[in-house]
Amino acid sequence: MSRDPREDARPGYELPLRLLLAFRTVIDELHERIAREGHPDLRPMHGFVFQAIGAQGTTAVELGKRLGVSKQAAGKTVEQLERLGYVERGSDPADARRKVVRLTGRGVDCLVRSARIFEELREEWVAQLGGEERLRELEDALRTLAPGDPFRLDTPRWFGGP
Amino acid sequence: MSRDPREDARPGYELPLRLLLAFRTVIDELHERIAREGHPDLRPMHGFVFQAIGAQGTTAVELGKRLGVSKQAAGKTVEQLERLGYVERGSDPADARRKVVRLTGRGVDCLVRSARIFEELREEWVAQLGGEERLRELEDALRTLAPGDPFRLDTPRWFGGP
DNA sequence: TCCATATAGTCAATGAGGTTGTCGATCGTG
DNA sequence: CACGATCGACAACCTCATTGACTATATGGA
Repeated sequence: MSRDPREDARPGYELPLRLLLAFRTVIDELHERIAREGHPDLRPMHGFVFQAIGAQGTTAVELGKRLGVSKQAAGKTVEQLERLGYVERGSDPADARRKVVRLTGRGVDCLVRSARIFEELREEWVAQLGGEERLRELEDALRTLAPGDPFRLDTPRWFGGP
Repeated sequence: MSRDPREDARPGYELPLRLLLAFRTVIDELHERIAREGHPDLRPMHGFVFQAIGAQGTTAVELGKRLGVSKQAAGKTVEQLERLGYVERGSDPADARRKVVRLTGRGVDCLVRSARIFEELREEWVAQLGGEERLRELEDALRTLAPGDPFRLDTPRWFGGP
């Protein structure tokens, strides 16, 4: 028989692996649901790109800075999302060099659905953990361990590495 | 003035972003330390590969299955790690088709150091959270949200996507 | 025993996604 | 007005994955 789990020594790698597994589980669940709602070709990365574009649109250079990639890479990503119908490019009357990238109706629909699904998922986490208070404690603990702004949009580049 | 934080509505996307940020913070810290101890060319992905190879060694096909990539991709990764001196390939006397991949002394050294650094980091998390009990609660909450085996080794492929 | 089939590893071609370098067009400031 | 900075685009290249084809070896059933 094993001892009381509260007495077990827990390996140091458990927490980071659990963090990643929980993140993967959440994101997979999000994309499963959003695929069922009419957006089947979205990748985990695209959510970050949509957030980086924002409601008012942006340019390739600015998008590259937010995502932590070169302007050329950002331009290619925009091109791909344009082919998928999620963004469109227009010219800026105030500056003929700039080409503003904006979300299309389909892109906005995707953002709206993502936000709603995240709220639904949050309610499910509250139920699983046994109360809103538990989820807040979890969030507080994570804030303590990693206090920065959670909106780091340079994540896609981070894992693969150069 | 903002209200008491415990009364604020928290958006549903906060938890997943915090999970990812905490994971990144931990892994970045691990690699910063292990780089200082003589392993500067390791990428976040390589830790997963070492774990997938294991102490007894494995083959390219088996490694590919564990990592969730093709055998060709696994073979190329092995080739790269062989160039860096972390693994070596030998033949299997019982099966002339198989070429067994094993960790070198340098590879084992890397695993040992990783394990020690993870233990050091865990002590620091305990101190930051204000007690072993808090960290156990955090781990328990994460187990509740994502109950599976945390040793999912197919992560490198997960984010980038096909 | 011998042959069919399955498996291990390698080579080649391709694609996605990133990089740097370069260039012309345009803006802003001195 | 001219010069430097900025934006977007094109090209060449790198890394890391993919699939397909091929050889060598193992294995199991007629």
